Amino acid sequence: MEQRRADNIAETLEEHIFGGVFQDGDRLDEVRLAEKFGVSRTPLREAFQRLALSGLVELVPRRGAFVRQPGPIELMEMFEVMAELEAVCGRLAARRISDVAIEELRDANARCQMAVEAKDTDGYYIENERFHKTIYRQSGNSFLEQEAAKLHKRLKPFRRQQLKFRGRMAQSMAEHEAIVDALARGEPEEAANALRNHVAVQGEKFHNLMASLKSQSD
Amino acid sequence: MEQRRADNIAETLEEHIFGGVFQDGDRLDEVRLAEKFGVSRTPLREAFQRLALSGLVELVPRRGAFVRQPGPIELMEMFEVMAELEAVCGRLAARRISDVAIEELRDANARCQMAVEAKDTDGYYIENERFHKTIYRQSGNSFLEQEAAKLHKRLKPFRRQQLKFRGRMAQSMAEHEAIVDALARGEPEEAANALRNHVAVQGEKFHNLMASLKSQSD
DNA sequence: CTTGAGTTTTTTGTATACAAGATTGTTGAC
DNA sequence: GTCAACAATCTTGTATACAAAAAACTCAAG
Repeated sequence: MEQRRADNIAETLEEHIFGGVFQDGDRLDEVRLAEKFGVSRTPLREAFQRLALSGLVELVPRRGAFVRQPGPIELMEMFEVMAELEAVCGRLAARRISDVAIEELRDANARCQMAVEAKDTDGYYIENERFHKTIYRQSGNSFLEQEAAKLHKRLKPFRRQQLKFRGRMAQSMAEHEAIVDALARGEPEEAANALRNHVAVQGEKFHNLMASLKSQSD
Repeated sequence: MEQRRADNIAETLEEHIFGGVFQDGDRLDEVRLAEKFGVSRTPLREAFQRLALSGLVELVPRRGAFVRQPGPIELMEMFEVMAELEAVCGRLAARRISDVAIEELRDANARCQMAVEAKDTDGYYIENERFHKTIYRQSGNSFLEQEAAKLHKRLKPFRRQQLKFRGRMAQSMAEHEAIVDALARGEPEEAANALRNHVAVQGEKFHNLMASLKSQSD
């Protein structure tokens, strides 16, 4: 593998964990990975420390680093928190959002709609992300914005799966319209509820997915 | 200074940053701290990585580690998020809380009241923390519980200052009673609003404190 | 007195060395 | 055949060494 600076190692490992290259419980072998990255153990160990704090890796003293993929329960919990965080962003944004941001949201929605019609899942995904990140920003609270973005990123691999549900993209679009409306009319509670339900439904869809996968293996 | 294992170094540095030993912008000198702790640079650098992710330290490549104390604006934002997180905990807890937990909250409040009457600030502080942590837990979402506890810990040094405001402890007690009532009656929105205002007022008090400190220096 | 090129000194980033704990494998007793 | 104790091996945690980048300093020119 190509040579990398230590700054990027944590990021690359993160991608590998998200991407499913490493399974839950896998031990991250320092020397093997060091060889793979073409560096020594030192920068790898520094990367482990970072990954440990964001919960992707568990550092067991004298035993090593183990990847910690969230289980079904933890994932449901994370989706619930995501829904609530987005609701908070929406409530604050309804009071603080700028006119140009409203336009940005409408633009993102229009491009989303186009992606739906073209059955362009990737395009939909990108515009959907822009839509949500705009709302985070318009909460007017950059700490909240960062926290929301952090959790959004962490849930990314799992959110993607549930987009495949039949009709989900169209339904999601309708929800987006309702959210923009509430924000444009400056209705905090309405925007909050619309966003909470919009994200919560993702958690439910995910739950269904998990259940169906489980019943297949029975 | 006494010898320490690397596991504790990050924690100790964190305490020093919270405790105000290091000021905002201070550079954390690797060799000096290594001497102080009686270890080599390696475990210190690993500790820096951890502190960087929790936002206490900024790691500038090829320049070193600098402590990042949140400024007034960032602190206000953090208090706002804390208020909203507690509100979420309250709303969920109103539906999920157990009878024994209600009793725990009442107990903590009673001990809080005793501390107020005895003008025991430390005692008040401890019971107040127990009160809030119980609500986090009763949200029934352990991911949320952890996130709330993390932010609570981060705001600890700043929350403490505003307890000194005259009459704040008594007012806070009354708010606690209202919160328990709403939870006991199973009223989600009422519990959420009571908690949001309870925490938000801390942010406002903090704002007042900052303003008064600033005017003194004029 | 200020400025700027060149040089010295620090300081960071990474590799390597080494010690101590954990794991695995082997042998012998029952 | 199973289990336990011991030995060999591997892995982590930490110290040290060294290279490269940044900062500080020197000194001369304007």
